[in-house]
Amino acid sequence: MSNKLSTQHKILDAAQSLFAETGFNGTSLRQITSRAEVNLASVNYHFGSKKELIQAVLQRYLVVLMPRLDQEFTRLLASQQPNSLNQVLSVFVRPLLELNKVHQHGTRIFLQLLGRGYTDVQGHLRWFFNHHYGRVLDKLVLLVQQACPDLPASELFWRLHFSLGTAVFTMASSEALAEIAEADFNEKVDIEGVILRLLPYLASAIAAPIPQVAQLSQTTSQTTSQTAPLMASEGR
Amino acid sequence: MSNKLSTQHKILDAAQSLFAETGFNGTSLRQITSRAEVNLASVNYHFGSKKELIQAVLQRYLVVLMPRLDQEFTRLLASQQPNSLNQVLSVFVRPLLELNKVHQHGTRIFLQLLGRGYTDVQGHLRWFFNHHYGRVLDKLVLLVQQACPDLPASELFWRLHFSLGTAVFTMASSEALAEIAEADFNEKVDIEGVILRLLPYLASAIAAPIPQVAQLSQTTSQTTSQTAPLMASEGR
DNA sequence: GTACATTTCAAACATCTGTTTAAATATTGG
DNA sequence: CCAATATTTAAACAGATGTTTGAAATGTAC
Repeated sequence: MSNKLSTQHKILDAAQSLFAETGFNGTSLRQITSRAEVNLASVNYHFGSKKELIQAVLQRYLVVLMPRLDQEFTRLLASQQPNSLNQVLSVFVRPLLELNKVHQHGTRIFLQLLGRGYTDVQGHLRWFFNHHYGRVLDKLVLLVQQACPDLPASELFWRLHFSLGTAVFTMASSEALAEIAEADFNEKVDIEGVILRLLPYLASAIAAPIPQVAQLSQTTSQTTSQTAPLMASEGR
Repeated sequence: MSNKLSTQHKILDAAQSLFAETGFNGTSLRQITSRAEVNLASVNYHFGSKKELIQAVLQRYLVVLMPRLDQEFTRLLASQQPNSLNQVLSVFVRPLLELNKVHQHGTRIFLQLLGRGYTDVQGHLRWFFNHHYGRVLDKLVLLVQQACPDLPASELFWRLHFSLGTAVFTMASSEALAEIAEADFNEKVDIEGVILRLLPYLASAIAAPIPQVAQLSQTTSQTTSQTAPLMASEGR
């Protein structure tokens, strides 16, 4: 076992923080290889292309997180009585925090990367994620549906996406927010603190009372598919 | 009064949709001038630089929206009894929808641009916004504080930022979401529909019950500044 | 209509992008 | 040790980026 890091590892480490800081499009291969102290061509040699490097950076965390989440979801689904929304959302905490074992600040970095992946719309990331982990998310939808039986499917769809947006956006700017919070409130908040503040917020949001539709909403809501996928699949 | 559009106007129109679709970094001046059917150099001639073009695109909406919001906030602050959270959030609806008078699909485009501005972290945009419109946001903080008197200042800070994240992120991907919603639920949703779905979600989220701090949260919360600014100012 | 200012235009600028090449170097297995 | 494979390296590639230039074209005022 060698003590010094492999070139692949050095590239991944340099890439993940740069991607988290300035986005995928905003980070050049030369910045990455410069910080990693490796040759420029080694990225294409080891990963093929920048696109595949991005996926590799995310995979390092996803292969740890997603089976862990899947296991938790399956456990909850197996329980007799339906779970509360708080119970469902709480299962995210441990798996997310365990990403700190993958890498220092792994949780924060991963969530930042997730945010970047959502906004630096690279079609390939959407496809990549949905292809590999779409099934896991379906279980989450089912669990939330059981926790909120009165919530129409379409309303649940929107609220889950609102929540995803909240989480992802918050994490993407968590560093800046934590700094402001510390300056303004003498309150030191780490990534765990942010997650713990986020959960009750999201639980209350998802379970919000349904507004009376006195609006112009054309009531053609057929509610055809009771469990539509959370993400639409797009062409490869 | 000339019927045909000025070069400036054509550039702004082309730029805003491209910026909304592919972000500020993801859009080149050549794409913009090509769609606007003007010469490449005219951007630098009329706006100075790409950076200033971005600010000009946003300004077109901000100069309409922010005074309008400021007026609403001031009106609510002047009322005798404290306003409910729903009342406070509701004042966003009209001013936002009136951006459709500035330009076709103005509301959607502006909110998308706002989302882009938050993630394509160019420091100049944060400074630009805070410098011009920081005062208006302070009033919003005050109103929410009055509506939720039991909410600690630091908790309110976080929840307002969560909410900003939700709104901004949702709008940034509102097109994709609306497409999925239509495909999965036969439900046609425009930007107004999204906003109307967002409000009860946010209201319930911000007013979420405060979790019992059985956590490791060091209870050093001094709550020094009762009305800290929502955004930290950074160097120019 | 001539003088002046404003605006447009094609071309070039220097710099950066991801990727490829082919030679040099390390590493490995027999 | 030697041959074969794996990796690293410097250099060049073709294309895209924002910006600048100086000459044309257009508009405006006297």
